Amino acid sequence: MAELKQVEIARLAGVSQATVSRVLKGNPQVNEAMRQRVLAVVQELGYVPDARAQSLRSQRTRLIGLVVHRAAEALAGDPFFSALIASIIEQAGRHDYHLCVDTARTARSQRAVYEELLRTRRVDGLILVESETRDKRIERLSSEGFPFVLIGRYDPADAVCSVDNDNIGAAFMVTDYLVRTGRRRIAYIGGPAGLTVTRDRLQGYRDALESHGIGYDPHLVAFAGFNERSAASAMTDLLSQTPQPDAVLGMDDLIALSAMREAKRHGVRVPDDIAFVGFNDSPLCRYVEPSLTSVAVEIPALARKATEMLIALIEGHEPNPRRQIVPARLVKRESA
Amino acid sequence: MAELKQVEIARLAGVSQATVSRVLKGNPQVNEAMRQRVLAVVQELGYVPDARAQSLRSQRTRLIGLVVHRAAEALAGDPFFSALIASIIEQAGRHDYHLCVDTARTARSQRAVYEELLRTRRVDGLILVESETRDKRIERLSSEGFPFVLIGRYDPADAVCSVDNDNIGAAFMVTDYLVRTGRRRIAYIGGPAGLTVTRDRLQGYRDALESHGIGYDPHLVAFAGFNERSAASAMTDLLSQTPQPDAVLGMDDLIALSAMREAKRHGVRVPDDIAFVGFNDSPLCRYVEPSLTSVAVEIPALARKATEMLIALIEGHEPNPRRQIVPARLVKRESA
DNA sequence: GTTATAATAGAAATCGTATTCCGAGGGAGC
DNA sequence: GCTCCCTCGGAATACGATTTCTATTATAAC
Repeated sequence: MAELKQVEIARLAGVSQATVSRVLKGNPQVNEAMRQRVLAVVQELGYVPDARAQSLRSQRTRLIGLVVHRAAEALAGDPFFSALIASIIEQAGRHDYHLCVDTARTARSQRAVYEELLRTRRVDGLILVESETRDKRIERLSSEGFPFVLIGRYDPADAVCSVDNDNIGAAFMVTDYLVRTGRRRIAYIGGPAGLTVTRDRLQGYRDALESHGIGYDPHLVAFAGFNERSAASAMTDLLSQTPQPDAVLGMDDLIALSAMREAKRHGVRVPDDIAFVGFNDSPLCRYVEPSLTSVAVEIPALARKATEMLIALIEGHEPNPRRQIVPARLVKRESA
Repeated sequence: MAELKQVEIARLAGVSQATVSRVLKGNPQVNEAMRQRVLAVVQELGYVPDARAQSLRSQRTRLIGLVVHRAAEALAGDPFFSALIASIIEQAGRHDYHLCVDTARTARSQRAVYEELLRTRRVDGLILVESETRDKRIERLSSEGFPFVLIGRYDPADAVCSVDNDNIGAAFMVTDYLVRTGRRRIAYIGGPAGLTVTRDRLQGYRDALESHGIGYDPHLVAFAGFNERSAASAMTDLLSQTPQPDAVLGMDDLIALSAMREAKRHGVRVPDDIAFVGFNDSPLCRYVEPSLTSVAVEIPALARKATEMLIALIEGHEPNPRRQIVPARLVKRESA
């Protein structure tokens, strides 16, 4: 057990170390009898090559990086990331890649984390999430030629490899649904205003209103941070308006739920007085009362495509197409 | 940018590569003037050492492994793991370690994953969760002398390094609380029966009943898998008993919530007819109605201690003590 | 002035695997 | 029987940083 490297295997099998390596890498330039002999010894001793040495030699760590821009507390409540992480892991595993997750809350630590992962070559590529309109990370990574895939959107569309939900389309669909079910004063509570996803869903919302000839009222739009209080206080503000909104579209389930809970505290009946809709169709939606109507984003599909694309990039194949859209669907429940 | 290795830095600074390395590693055996000269070049070019080469040379990857025994779907709904993962990442980052997360659902894939992480030396150590009574992983890792820390419990207590909530104590406390608030037929719905945590909480529950002279009724105890349905159907069974239970202690929030929802479907009033209590105090608890009373487990503290302990082990310091207990506290809400 | 001692920097070996380059050997073709 | 070609396996090297060993110089002590 002590010494278990290729050269030991080679010694025991009576061949050179190079041959052991060739056998293990499936190099065809090796005689069948010899291959068997080597494999027998490998099996017997349960030898597995050292990943650290492989990394140095091949210049590949077989590690994919994912950086989440949240503090631990904020991550805990958000089912989106757990699902995303798990799906990426599963998919990466199929190609013998592993996932390295990091968190970075502040802008400074973000820079540091990306810098480190990139420069130290600790990971072979990155999956980016929560993109902003002018995203420094993206410009940086692009100019360095580092392999990465964005889950989200970036202009121009073909500048980077990306996978995205159809955010504009989904927000359009759900807003359209609200209008068709009789709602007229529909509010939108987004996440942080800089995020592309906040803007895209706002866009779909506006487009849908326009398509029905409903004027866009900026007083019905608010932005919340990733904490419960800000969505709740946005809801309080909305309730103080006259007339009150009759529907609220939250940028994600947590925002919608916080808003809905706040509304109920104010004695609002859901969905009679106000309808609520969220995004992500998290398990949460089914536990609350009334259960929350939500736009189901296909997180596993998103993760799968992003991972596939990234691995292709890492291994030198140009992905085609460079941008993929995953459709979303509305899951109707009691709240709208 | 093309060539950015120590030897380049050395050339530009007019020193040997060894000196560059010494400067970067903070080796005191180097003249101040030379140190400055090297640092200037390093700064100027933004050189950072290659983690792959460091890994091979130092036999350390500075990577910690965590394997979650869940499928993606099951992970998504469970706030425990997101919180745990995020907290481990934060703590590891303070020591310049990163986290590599893997999932493995089946026993076979579990074996394969651990085998791979261990044998390939891809990670320097492991954090284990969801331990079972006779856990093969633990025996294996122990006998190989591989650094690992268990979040959970294993007999005998000093056999392995571990961090744990006071599960027995917490279950005792909450059961005691239920009895004191007038409940007499208290049910317990555990997770998978093989898990230590399922058993420990059951133990605390039994101890508390006994301390009040209440007989232990096996019909009031059920075990659920990590999916909503099994907890719900366990609840249905409990409701068919006469007399019905007047309180339910769920082994985690998801189990408690699924059971509570099922009970409400059957027209049970909560907490008047039946009280519900969960474990983990996840964000979920505050969104449901009635809000769920839950035992708050200090996940960040758990993660912090486990990570500290593991890094100590990796770096050759024997942690003392080898077992740490993190207290839990009851968060009272509407459901009990 | 000479030797002992410390301080410092360079040369070289090392970590474990992948791969390039060569030489040896065998078979085919004439 | 000879040449040519092809196959196969071994030796050597590269990957990029760390560390041991060694050589040089400066300094101190006498």
